[in-house]
Amino acid sequence: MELYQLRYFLAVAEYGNFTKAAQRSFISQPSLSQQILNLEEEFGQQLFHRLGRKAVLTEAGKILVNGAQRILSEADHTLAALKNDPLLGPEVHVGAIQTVAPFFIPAVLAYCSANDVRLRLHTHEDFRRTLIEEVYGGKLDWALVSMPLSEPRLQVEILYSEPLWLVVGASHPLAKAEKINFSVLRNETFILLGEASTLASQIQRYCGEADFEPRIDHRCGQLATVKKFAAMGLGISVLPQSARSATDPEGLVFRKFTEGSPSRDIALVRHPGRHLGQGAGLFAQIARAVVGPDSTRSRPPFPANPA
Amino acid sequence: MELYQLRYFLAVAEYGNFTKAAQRSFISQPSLSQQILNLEEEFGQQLFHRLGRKAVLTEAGKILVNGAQRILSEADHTLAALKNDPLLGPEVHVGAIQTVAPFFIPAVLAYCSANDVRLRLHTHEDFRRTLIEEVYGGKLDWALVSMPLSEPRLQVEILYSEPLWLVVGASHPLAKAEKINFSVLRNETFILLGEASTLASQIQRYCGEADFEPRIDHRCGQLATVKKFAAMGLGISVLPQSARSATDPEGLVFRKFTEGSPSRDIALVRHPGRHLGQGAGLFAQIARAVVGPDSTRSRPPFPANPA
DNA sequence: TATTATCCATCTGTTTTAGCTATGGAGTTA
DNA sequence: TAACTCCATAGCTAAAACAGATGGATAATA
Repeated sequence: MELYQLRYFLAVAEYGNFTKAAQRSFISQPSLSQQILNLEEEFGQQLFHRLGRKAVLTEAGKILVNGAQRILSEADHTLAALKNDPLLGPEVHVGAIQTVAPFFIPAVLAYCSANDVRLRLHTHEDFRRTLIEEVYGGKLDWALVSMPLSEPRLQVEILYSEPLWLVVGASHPLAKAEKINFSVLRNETFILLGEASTLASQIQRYCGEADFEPRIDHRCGQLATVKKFAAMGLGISVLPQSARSATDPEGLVFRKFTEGSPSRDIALVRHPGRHLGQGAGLFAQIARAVVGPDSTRSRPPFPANPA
Repeated sequence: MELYQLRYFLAVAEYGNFTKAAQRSFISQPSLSQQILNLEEEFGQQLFHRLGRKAVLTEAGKILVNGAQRILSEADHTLAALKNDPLLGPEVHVGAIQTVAPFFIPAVLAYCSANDVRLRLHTHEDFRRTLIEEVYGGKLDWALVSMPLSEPRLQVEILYSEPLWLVVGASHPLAKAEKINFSVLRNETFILLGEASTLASQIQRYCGEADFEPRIDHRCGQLATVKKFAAMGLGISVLPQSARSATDPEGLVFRKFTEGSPSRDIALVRHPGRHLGQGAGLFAQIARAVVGPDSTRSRPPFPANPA
């Protein structure tokens, strides 16, 4: 039983006549007869009474009419869904690390609503390693992660570069220091994200370049906790400029580095084997647009203070 | 899009692997690949992300999974219905003339319940001409009509022959007459069924053979009216012996003809082009059994007095 | 009744296509 | 680097869908 056979069958059932049904099906009458006979042989049931003048459905034929209509109806719906659904809601699955997701994703959504772009955006905030695995596993169209990234099998496009700032409580001496570089952080207590955090690793790398091992007293699971601890004076941290928010706790101070200007690159990553669908392509375009027309892409791409 | 392609597609979706899906589908891997590519070309949509390790559904692929499952599910249900339904309820459409239906059909149903035969019997009581048209039109498996019948294109099997009896009211002279033949009816008033009735025509034929034209004062639409009128003494009638019933009106007398023994043959008629399904075959067997093991089939086949 | 028209099945040849084997490229693992 | 896995491509075979011609049976018409 195949769909084309069911279409032929319904044509005969409709016209009660093999010859006319064949014409309407754009095949010859013998071909249509043969397919009906094939169906009858497969079912072990005669489907039509061949009376002289017309073909009349048998009981089995009546059953098959209902079934065939339902089957073909489902097929039509499915076909329509395949044609229309991607147009109605181009979907994209995007993963982003904790220090990027809360700032970049809202900017993308704002761009969409401002420019009347319809995009069903699914996001997944997680550690870089998990996101990369999901890119390999086919669960994500894009991952927004920090560089450097040594995954030669993946396509990597650096979206922008953002400066890292010192974050301390207002009462901390460094809140008003003139000179800020990594060397002055040598004896400070660090508040960092978890060990899987790429930002934390990067900060430790900067410390290493400044020839010291940071003393890490606090490992936090989320940015808000880092900020709160810093505001309370439990230690210092280093965060991207874009992490600054109007909802930050009272007494939290962001200070630009006066030397060294540490920064990090954020890249858009995809698997080359993954089909670049409409939604995925759209997201990439919007991401580049949100980053700004500035082709150097060397400054914070979205409003540092969204409020 | 064809059903076999959808089966292949679902296999790939299930295993995430073209090679294994091909094995489970009992075809070679290139054949399966080709069919998936055909589907993708037809839809204008990629269905799988071909990542190195595994094949992962695209958004379009996910839509098709749902659709394909529904389509194939409908196909399975339809197939099951075609296999099971005819077994659960073998159906048959039978037409019978007015003088046969009220006696023969109950006998068939009684036989079914007595012998635990499951048969979905649809009956249609109507004039012979209408029944024959419906046999040609494919609406009936069988028609139970009286002979003679000149329809060379139909298959005719004489089921039984039943005597015709004189029917009069108890107060009528003929209720006690010694000699009863058609000649003594010459001056009687006849109560007959409508002009389309074959029994009425047959009675007129018998009258003609006895060399007189019957005086027909009453044309009735149904047997009960004929009996009632006869019981009231409005005239005489001639009915098959099997028409005798326990519920007949008071004072109705059935008299056997002492000469000539008029009778009529009842035949089972079918269209040779009509498929003889399980139900239709069953009905014919039962009809023959009800008529009785008596191969001569020359006597009333079912209880003359069902009560 | 004879004739013509209609309708479906069968026969035969053609074309399409599903399917197979062999192969190669890309990616993955050892 | 080498062995291995996975999918796509190429060339071929075989099955089957399809078309045209024909015939038998039935139905409409003269």
